Parts: sequence; C-alpha cells; structure tokens
Amino acid sequence: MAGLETVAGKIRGRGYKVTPQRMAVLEALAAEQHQSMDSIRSRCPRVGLVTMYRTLDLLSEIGVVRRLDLGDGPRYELAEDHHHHMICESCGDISEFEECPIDDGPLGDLDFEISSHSLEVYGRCAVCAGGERR
Amino acid sequence: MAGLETVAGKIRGRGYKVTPQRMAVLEALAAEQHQSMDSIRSRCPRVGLVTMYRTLDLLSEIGVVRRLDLGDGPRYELAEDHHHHMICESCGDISEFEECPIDDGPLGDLDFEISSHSLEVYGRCAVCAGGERR
DNA sequence: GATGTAGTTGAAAATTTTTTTCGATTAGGA
DNA sequence: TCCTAATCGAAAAAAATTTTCAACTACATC
Repeated sequence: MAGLETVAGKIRGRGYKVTPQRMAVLEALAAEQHQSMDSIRSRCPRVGLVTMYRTLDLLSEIGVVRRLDLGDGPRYELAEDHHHHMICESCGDISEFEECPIDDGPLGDLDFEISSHSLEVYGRCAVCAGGERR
Repeated sequence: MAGLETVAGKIRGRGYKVTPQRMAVLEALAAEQHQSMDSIRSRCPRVGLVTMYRTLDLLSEIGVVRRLDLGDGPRYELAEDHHHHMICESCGDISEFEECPIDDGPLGDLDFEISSHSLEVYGRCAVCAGGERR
C-alpha cells in the first residue's frame, strides 16, 4: 500500500539521498499511523536521535510525512491518504475517518488560498460512550 | 466583551482562587487571540514562568482557555467564541473565520460522541496570494 | 475585622525535548 | 573504483516544561 519504493524515488528526485536510516524511519512509520516520537524510535533503535529529527523534518518537507498535534506531544504519520482524526478524551484512543466536510462542500468566501487543512474531533469513542450508559 | 468577571466566577465556582496572577494572565489573553507563550509572558512580566504554565493549564482545564497547535509552538486564546484558523504559510499571518462546516452539516455516522473539534486551514492569505500574481 | 488553612506562588533545580557542532562515514554520480 | 557533497551520530548546548518546597495569600469562618 505504501510504496516505499515510490517514496525513495521522491527523496532522490528532490536531490536527497536514500539512506538506510531514512528507509528505516519510513518502515517504522508504515507500521502504524499517528505515532509519537518514542513509538517511532522504538521501531528503529539503530537510527540516532538527531537523525530521527532530521529525517522527520525532511520527510515532512517533501510531503511524505504529516506532523500532527493532537494535544499530547507531536505525532507523525505517512501522508498517504487524506483523513482526519477522532481523539477519545476518555481512553486516549485515536482513530481516523475519511469523511471531509472541507473537500465535500468548500468553505464560503474566506479570501484565502487553501492548500491544506487539518480537522480533529474530540469526544468519546464508541466504547467509552457505550460503557457509560447504552 | 470578555467578561473577566464571569471568568473569575467560573474559577471560584470550581473551587479555585482568583489571584492577581490569574487575572493578569486573563487580561493578557484578552489583548489578542492565539498568542504564543512568549507573547503572553511579555504582557504580564510580573507573573512567574511556573505560574504561567500552571495558570494556562488550569484555565484550559476549566474551558476558559483553548490551547492551539498551529505548527509552530503552542498558542493560547480565550475560548469565548467558536472559530477556526487560517494560517498563511507564506507570511505566517494567522486569522480567524467563523464559518464551521462541522456545526453546519454534521458528519456522517462516525460512531463517536463529539464534544469539540478544531479545524485549521493552511495556505496563502489574500495579501500573499495577491502579491504574486493578481 | 481578625484568624486559620488549603490553595497558590516563584526561585532553583531537575527533566525532557529539540537543535547545534563537527569529525567520521557513505550514497551515488562520474 | 573514485570523489565529493550529503549524511550520520555522539556530545554538548539550548530551549521548553515540570518538580520541589518554603513562603505567601485568598477567602471562608469566626
């Protein structure tokens, strides 16, 4: 699904080098969406901390990675598909949904040239909401 | 417009005390929306750094303040009205808009109990977009 | 208005997070 | 295979945030 091959091409295309560290980070990111720095790091212990930061910066810059801010520290995920996040304030679970009101019905006259957007929904997931009453 | 009086009541109502430091932070926040920590701090030099952090935490907890993450560090603003942000990636300007696709047309079947949400739009403001071509 | 006390404050120190340095290493074109 | 600019990472620096703890104060009660 990911096509890390494709990503490698994108890296090279921008004049950057494809290194084992960068591929390791990409593989770590492919394992799970919206991971924290620690989570990513634990998946590729071989990659130094500094390189980790620089790689995530670089991948974000070329649009391969998306940096998120969901309340707790920064999180990162592959920017493969467009989606948004639902954060359960009860159990902390983070899930995704594709429905996008921005793409569906464009906003009115904002007088602003939109290139991207992010939408996060906070509340209670089905499990937590259900456990309380239903 | 703010009604810092009202906020004071809300603080007391939660069992917290209304202190000059807390009011100072609230006044600083009332001066401008989506401020960075430094910006707020410069508006109330008398308030210690630690107290600053704690106060923003407390105010966020009782829903008076909203903490934002717009790419650069954390920002804070009074949660008076509901609005979203447009961030110009060219000049860094941040502006607000009230139109809300979430409130207007509710999302489909997310199986999630929404209590709040945030929407940020990135791109180019009218000035930057205009300066380049129009 | 005086008093008691739990909540609050802030300087200093500890932690955590992120960035900078710089010499050693390496991807990838020639 | 060689060469060089790009990259890596250990150590140190800088920045951001949290913890400690003794002194202070808002405010409910007397």
